[in-house]
Amino acid sequence: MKLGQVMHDKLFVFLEKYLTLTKDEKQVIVSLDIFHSIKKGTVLLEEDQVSTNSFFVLNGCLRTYYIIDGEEKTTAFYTEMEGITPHCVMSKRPSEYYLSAVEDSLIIVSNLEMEEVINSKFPRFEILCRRLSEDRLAKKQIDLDEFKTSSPEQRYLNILEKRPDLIQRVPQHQLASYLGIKPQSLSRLRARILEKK
Amino acid sequence: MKLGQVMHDKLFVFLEKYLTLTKDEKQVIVSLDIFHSIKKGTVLLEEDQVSTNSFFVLNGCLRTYYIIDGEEKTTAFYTEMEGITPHCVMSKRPSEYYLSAVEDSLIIVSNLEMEEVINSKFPRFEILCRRLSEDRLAKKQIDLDEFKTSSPEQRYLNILEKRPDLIQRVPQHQLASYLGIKPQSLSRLRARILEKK
DNA sequence: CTACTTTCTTAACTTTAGTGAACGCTTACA
DNA sequence: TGTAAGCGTTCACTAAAGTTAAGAAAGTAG
Repeated sequence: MKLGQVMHDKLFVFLEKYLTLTKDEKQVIVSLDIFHSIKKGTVLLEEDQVSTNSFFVLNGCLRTYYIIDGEEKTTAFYTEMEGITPHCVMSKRPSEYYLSAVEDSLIIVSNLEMEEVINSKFPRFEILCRRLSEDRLAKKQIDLDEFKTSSPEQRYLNILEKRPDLIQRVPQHQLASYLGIKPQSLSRLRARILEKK
Repeated sequence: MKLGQVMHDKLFVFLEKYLTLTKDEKQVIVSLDIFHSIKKGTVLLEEDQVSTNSFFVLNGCLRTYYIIDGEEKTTAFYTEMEGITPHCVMSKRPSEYYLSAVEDSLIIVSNLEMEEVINSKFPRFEILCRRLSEDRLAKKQIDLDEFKTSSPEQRYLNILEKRPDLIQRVPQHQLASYLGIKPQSLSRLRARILEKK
């Protein structure tokens, strides 16, 4: 489904944080028909699937999760202006995790062939991708560091401060898993925090 | 300190996993004098420092750590053929963590200006950097996922299997911190595992 | 070599997370 | 509309990590 100018603009405001684009370059990107609207619950990537698709969230929320011993383990949420290149795209091996929509979402789906097309018509795209990827890497490292250096309670308080929207829009059991604990522990932890105040 | 052909070769074997290089291109890289030998304990990056240096380990072991409430929190170890671009290089803001040598090490130090030089003489370097960065990002995501989805005991068993060298070459209290627990808990955990067998 | 510091381990006790079960509450759907 | 399934919370109990303290072992400096 093609979407309007608003979505295009939203994308370019984001991309131009990394590299200023000409009208022609923007046209190359728009011409690829990469904008999609998906329903809550849509699975974009399954375990064991080999996909070459990368995703970018314009609106809504996606999550990645593993199924380990029959249990869902949510490892990441992606919301507005965040992108994901699943590990399987790089490794060209079957995916170890799932990617699905927590809410109805507006996303961009690109794949390796499209990137080839863009890179050939628009060589500076390589620079854009490098900067984007380096930026994401640095952020991911910070995420990992924060997780390692804090307790579940601190992690919850951290989310409460930095991504309070998540607590509203995401089911508690997914949030618990994301914090590295069980839903029961999250309930308890929240009660504990309320008590302290 | 300049080092011999062996080190150069080691680097190129690594880089050519991502992009085949010509003799001239290799010469551009070698001419930059980026090889360094450092002593155990050398601090390469300090908290609050703004550095533009990236590092690559040819031999030895580096670690990143935070000091939180006066306590060291080790978040990563980098050994042979692993590279680090500290967050502060990307954000151009003061570093939140330290980087230092766990052992005497042979490393490559590069900075943003050098990358400019290489990129201008050798445009395909941009592609190399992108691939390297995307690959590192995917690995970092897997690291984070593994940490989130496992208990300290599972993490220890995982290290025992995948990076057994770390257990030998790294002090226990740094390893404990890396696993997200206190040194006392690591001692106990190891005793528990031995008992089970 | 000795004195000092750092590292590692053990122990007792406290705090927190995991587990299994039960209870309302909402949602889905037959 | 009634039944079932799923979700969030609470509880009692178990298991594991944090905390504090002490002592043994290893490494370092004078």
